[in-house]
Amino acid sequence: MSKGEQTQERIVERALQLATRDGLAGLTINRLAVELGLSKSGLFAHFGSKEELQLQVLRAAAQQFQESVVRPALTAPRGEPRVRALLEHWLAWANDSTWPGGCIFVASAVELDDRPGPLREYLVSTQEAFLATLAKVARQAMEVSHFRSDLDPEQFGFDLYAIVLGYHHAKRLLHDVRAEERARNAFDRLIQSART
Amino acid sequence: MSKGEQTQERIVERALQLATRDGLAGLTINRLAVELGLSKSGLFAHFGSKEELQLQVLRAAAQQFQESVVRPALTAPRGEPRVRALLEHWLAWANDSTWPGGCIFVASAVELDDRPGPLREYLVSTQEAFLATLAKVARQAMEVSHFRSDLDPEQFGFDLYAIVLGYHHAKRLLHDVRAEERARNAFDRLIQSART
DNA sequence: GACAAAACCGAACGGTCGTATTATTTTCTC
DNA sequence: GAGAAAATAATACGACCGTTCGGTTTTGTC
Repeated sequence: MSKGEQTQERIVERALQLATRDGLAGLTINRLAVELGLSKSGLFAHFGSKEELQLQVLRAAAQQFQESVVRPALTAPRGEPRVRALLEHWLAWANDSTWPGGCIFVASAVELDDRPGPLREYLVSTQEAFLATLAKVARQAMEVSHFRSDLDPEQFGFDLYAIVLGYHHAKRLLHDVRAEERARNAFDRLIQSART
Repeated sequence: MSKGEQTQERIVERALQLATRDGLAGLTINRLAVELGLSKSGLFAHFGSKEELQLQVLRAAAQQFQESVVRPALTAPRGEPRVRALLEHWLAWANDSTWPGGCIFVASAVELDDRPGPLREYLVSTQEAFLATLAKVARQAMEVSHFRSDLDPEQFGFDLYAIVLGYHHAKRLLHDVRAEERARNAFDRLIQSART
């Protein structure tokens, strides 16, 4: 890996952390450069535009989410255990101290939902793909008869996603110490209603 | 009402609309002034600081939420009908075309969750108060035996809030045309599990 | 209708933003 | 290790930011 690629990776990694706190729009090239001991123009040259930097931040986040949440969960046996593993890794991701400002996707979702453009398009594609994964995992649980055969797997994906959004809200905004407990209760109720 | 108060109200109203799209931080005094046909300094003089303007925006939003969602819902009979009315008005609020960028509270929650200060404090207080209202309405439903006596009303509030967050996400980011259907399904499942 | 108070405006300040240009240093290749 | 290529830096630009200040217009009161 060349020097430039190394630097670029360092920049994106730090930018990702900052973006969880300040949002993608809240990122500023100067602050980022100062934090990393680079010059503003030197950092800028790596991307050519702020939007390209933001896009790479989203890409890096998607990749890390895949590796931290989706892939480990897929090592659990199909069916309910895999669904449960998904929740566990997902909650851990939302709680990961690497992200001082919480989940970048939650932050970006609100930030980008009214701003057409490549950033929004990319974010939407990742979220749709993840929702498809959720539905797929639910469908597998139906196939192994952990879940009832008339379950709507897409609805299950919506329900699960909503729980994590609720968790994020209770934990990060309200600092509710029982947020995780609430999320787990909601999850148990969801699983209960999905069982055969 | 004096001229100044009238103007101030006009400003806050418009600012509230803009803030749903661009966030509280995305508000700019100049853009706001141009839209309203005022001078930047003339508008500024009404508030003395940008933060005070933002605070008044949140205050206005809380008041309107109370009048559009909470108060009408309280006219429904206690118990399940009132819970259902709450959802209806809440969904309508999240969908209200007055807010081009969706619910201001969802937007502010993500924006402020890492920024200590009076804005965050005020938002948290409104959300806690609303969650308390949700729990109270659930408790009433227990008292009239619509809901089981061992229900956890705070958990019910969490669950309901999560559903609306999921709805907001599906609708605004993903443009899922079935978002409302998903939210209603989730709500029905919640009610089902809460019944006696 | 005078006169104080309130409302509003124009201009300017110091800062920060993203970006472009030009130059310098570092890295890589033969 | 020379020389091309890549990486980084210095500087500057125009735009916009929140805020201040001094002056002008409008409003409300006796």
